[in-house]
Amino acid sequence: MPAPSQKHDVFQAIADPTRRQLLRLLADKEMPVTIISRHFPMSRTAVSKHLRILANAGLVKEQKVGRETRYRLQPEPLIELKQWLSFFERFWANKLSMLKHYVENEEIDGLKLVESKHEEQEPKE
Amino acid sequence: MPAPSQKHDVFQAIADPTRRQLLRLLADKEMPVTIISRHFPMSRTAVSKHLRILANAGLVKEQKVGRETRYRLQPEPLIELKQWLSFFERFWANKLSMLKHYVENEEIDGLKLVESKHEEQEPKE
DNA sequence: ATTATATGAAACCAAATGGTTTCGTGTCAA
DNA sequence: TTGACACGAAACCATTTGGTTTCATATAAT
Repeated sequence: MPAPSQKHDVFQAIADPTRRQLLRLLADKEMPVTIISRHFPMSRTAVSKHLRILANAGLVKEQKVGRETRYRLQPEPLIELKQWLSFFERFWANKLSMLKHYVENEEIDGLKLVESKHEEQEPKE
Repeated sequence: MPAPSQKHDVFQAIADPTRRQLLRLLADKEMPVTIISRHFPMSRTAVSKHLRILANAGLVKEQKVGRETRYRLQPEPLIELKQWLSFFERFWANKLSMLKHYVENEEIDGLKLVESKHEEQEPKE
């Protein structure tokens, strides 16, 4: 059993906005540290530390190639997040109030909502 | 427009394990601070501060009733998390490796996996 | 062989975080 | 009215966090 020595948990790893941006950046391309750090307003070393935290959480995989270390997304640990979320879905599943958010944000899970005919309405009390 | 003064964002709010436990606890029942704090190995004041952070993130609603303040889950901001996650789903959607996690964790999104007949198989290379 | 590049490690620092104890105040009960 | 209860605010503290700069080392290029 591998047991990836997860010193940092996923929840903490994604708490930082820089790290979330890193995950997006490394989602489809593999990149070396120097190139990565060009996308951020901080030192290479700082970015490197963020990458280490992501790696500890298993969210990113590093591969040494010559003198550079390339990083890429490893999305598997996000499953834990999804599972955690799924617990709460039963609490909003029937809530009209969520609709508001759907509308405000226009898109959810890649699906865009379109105008409906207000078939469901608040009773007029 | 209400604009809930979100000083703390959702990602940071759920980063702490105590706060995640709080959300679960307050998911179905509304509870006053003192009762809530009995579930945690720390002072009432500490729990109170966690509740404030959750409230600032909009994840919990407080209602004053007499001398007590009752808290309850407000799941709406979790939408943001779900949306964030949805971005990454396209990166694991086709990955066999996720299957491993499904099996290991037995359950995903409230659906339990059952034995299949291995209709899909890895080609034998 | 020498120089330039890519990187991590280390030492350091300010600010945020997660906790404590103490105190003041509003509310309920006798 | 006098207490007991529920709570938040404040002051305080240790540790963690997110950043810096400097230095050492491995690899690549000339």
